[in-house]
Amino acid sequence: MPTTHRPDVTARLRTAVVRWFDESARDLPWRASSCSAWGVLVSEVMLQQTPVVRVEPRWRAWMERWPTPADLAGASTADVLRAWDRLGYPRRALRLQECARVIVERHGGQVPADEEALVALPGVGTYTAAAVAAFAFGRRSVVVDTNVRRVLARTITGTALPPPSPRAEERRLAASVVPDDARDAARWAAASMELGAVVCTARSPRCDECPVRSLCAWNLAGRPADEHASRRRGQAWEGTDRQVRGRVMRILRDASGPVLTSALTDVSADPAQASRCLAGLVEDGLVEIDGEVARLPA
DNA sequence: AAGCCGGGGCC
DNA sequence: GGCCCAGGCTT
Repeated sequence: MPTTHRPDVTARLRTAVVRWFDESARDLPWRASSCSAWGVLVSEVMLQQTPVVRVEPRWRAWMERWPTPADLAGASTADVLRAWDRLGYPRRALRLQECARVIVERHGGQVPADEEALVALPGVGTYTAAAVAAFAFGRRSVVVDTNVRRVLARTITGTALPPPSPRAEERRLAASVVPDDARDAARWAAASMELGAVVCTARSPRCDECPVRSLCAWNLAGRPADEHASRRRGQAWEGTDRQVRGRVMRILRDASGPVLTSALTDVSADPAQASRCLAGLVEDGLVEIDGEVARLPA
C-alpha cells in the first residue's frame, strides 16, 4: 500500500520544483541559451567542490580568454593555472586543459554529446558527464550531485541528509524520478539542483520558502536529526599537505617567473612535509623543477 | 569504501 | 572552529 503513494508524490514533486525553478532560477551565465557546450563543461568542472559565487567571475574571465577547446588546448599551462586562481584543487585545471586537448584531437574540437564519450574525458566523471549531456545538449540523463542527493533524501526518503558516501540505492531512486521526456529531464535536473543549492540547503534549510514542504517526507516527519551524524568527519585543514601544497602553488602563481625551491620549502616548518609536497606537485604535473629553481609548467 | 586533493565563507 | 561546497581519481 505505501508504494502506491510514491508515483503520485514523484509527479507532484517534479511539477512543483520545476515550476518554482521557472520563476526563481538564478541568472547564471552558463545557463544562458547562448552559452556553448564548452562553456557548460568548463562551468561544471569549476563547480566541482567550489561554490557558485566563487566560480562565476573566474568562469567569465576564462571563457573570454579561451572561448573554445582549441584555445585552451593551445594555452600555456602556467597561464591556465594562474587563471584558475584560487578555485582550489588545481589538478582540475590541469585535467581541464587535457580535456580540451582530447576534444581537439579525438572529437574535432567539439564537445561530445554522448555520456559515454563525455565520461571518457579527463576530469569528467559520472556527475559531470550527465550534467553536460543534460544542460548543454538537452539529453535525458540521471544527474546526481550533492544537492540532488539531499533533496531526494529529504523529500522522498525522509532523512535529514543522505549517507556520507553515495549508495547504489540513491542512484536508483534518482533514476526513478527523472521524467521520460528529455527536455523535462534536463529541466528537472537543473531545478532539483537549484532547490538543493538555494532552499534545501545542508546547514539551515529554508523550509518555509520551499515549494514542496507540504509533500516532503522529512518535513512531514518533523524534520528528525541526521541519523549518521557520528560517521561524518570534516576534512582537516590546518597543517595538512593540502594546505602546504596550496601555499606552494600560490607562491608560484604570484611569481612571474622561476622561484628558488628553498623559498617554496619554507612554507612548512616540517622539512620532510615540505619536500614531500613539492615532490607531489611535480609528480602531479603542477610544478617543474630545474636545478635550484621551480616554476609552473610551460 | 576510503583517502587524497584547495580554499573561503558562514554559523 | 567545524562544516560545507554542481566531484574525480586512486588504492
